[in-house]
Amino acid sequence: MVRRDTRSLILTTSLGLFNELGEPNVSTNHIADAADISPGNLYYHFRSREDIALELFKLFLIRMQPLLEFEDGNRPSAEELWLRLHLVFETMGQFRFLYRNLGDLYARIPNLRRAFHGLLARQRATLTRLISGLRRQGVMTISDAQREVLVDNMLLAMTCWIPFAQIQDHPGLEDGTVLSSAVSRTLHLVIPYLREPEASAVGALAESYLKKRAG
Amino acid sequence: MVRRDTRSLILTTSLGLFNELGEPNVSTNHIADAADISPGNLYYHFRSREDIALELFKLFLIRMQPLLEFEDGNRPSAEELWLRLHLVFETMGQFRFLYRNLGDLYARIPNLRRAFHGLLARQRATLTRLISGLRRQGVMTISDAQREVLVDNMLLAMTCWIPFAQIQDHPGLEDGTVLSSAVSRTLHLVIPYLREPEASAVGALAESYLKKRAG
DNA sequence: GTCTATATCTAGATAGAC
DNA sequence: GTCTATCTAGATATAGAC
Repeated sequence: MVRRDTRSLILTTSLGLFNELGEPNVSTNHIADAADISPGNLYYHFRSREDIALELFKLFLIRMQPLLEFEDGNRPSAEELWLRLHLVFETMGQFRFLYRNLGDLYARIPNLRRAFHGLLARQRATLTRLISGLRRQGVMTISDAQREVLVDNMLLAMTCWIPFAQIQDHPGLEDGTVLSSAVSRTLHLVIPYLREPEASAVGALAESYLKKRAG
Repeated sequence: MVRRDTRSLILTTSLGLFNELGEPNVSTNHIADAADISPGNLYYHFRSREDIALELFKLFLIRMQPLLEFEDGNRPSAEELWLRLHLVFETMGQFRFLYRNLGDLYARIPNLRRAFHGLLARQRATLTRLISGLRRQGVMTISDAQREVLVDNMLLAMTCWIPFAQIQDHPGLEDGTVLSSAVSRTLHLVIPYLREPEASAVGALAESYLKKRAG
């Protein structure tokens, strides 16, 4: 999203302001001001503020798409799992305005709601396939019912880590440890169901990851 | 919160609208209209809309307070744990506007943010004491580091189940199963660290609870 | 305590000149 | 494509009569 044309400029400026202040607290005048263009010009490029939010969501989807794909056959290592999760969380952080207001943003903009709903469904499917795969390979001991709840809890941890962090005095997410602990927290949901030595491996990975980031 | 005076009427009306539509989407005119009073009258009783939100939070705290206390000595049964959690979630549901907008509501109203922050700290302390107690009694096998992460994940599940449910097409929480599955989800976080027969007991409890609610 | 009337402000959005 | 000017709607909040 380099500044090629005015349209891109509006998008990047909006993303920055939305992330920083929350989408509902950013007016079109505010965006135009920050982008050094006139309000009228903004409305030449976008029908409404919702339109901007929708366009940003499309960009978010494009970045997330490849992170949700994986071949069913191969057996991911602990490191690969961690890396994937880290990239997912990082991308979410870059578009964190989408996660700040889970309750209201999607009540206000039905199109955005539908799109987000679809993303959630894809994430759930990916997680379910991942867990099932690990179980099939004998790395994991878990019943079908337990798997449902585990996936649910992972999805919750992935969807809500941003507001959860903001509430606890990490408003900006500038600190890398916030992201680290969110990833670690999510990994820890899986550990109890892993067989040894995988359980210890993932546990050690999460721990070293936290330390490296903190130091 | 019976309708005694106009002040209470404003509070109950506001709570209903805030829960239904989200606090940022409800204007003072809207409240006055729904309460069948004039906008001027509303401002006679409250300085601002934020003032109303703060007052509602106080009422919420009064209901939550007793649910966060427990004697350190006694050993809670699985049923007691479940009941307590259920009551906590039910109370949150009654004031769910406080949880819809975790990101923005507390960025906009600093006083509310501080108050909510305090509540979270108390909840964290209570959970930590609970887990430590269970470990001391030999019911639970868990390291200090694991306990930290577990408490973190439980707090996340308790704080974010409402927006998480709303996103998945449960906008109103009218359906009791939403609350049930949130409670069950949270309980399942604890199960892997419980000794037998407690683990199976809590697992069976969660399952039967879900079924009873669904049927 | 309660109402009506109103002041003030800001936001979203459009029209028309350049 | 971009700007200036402007319209409209809705929100917070206050003043003053009853």
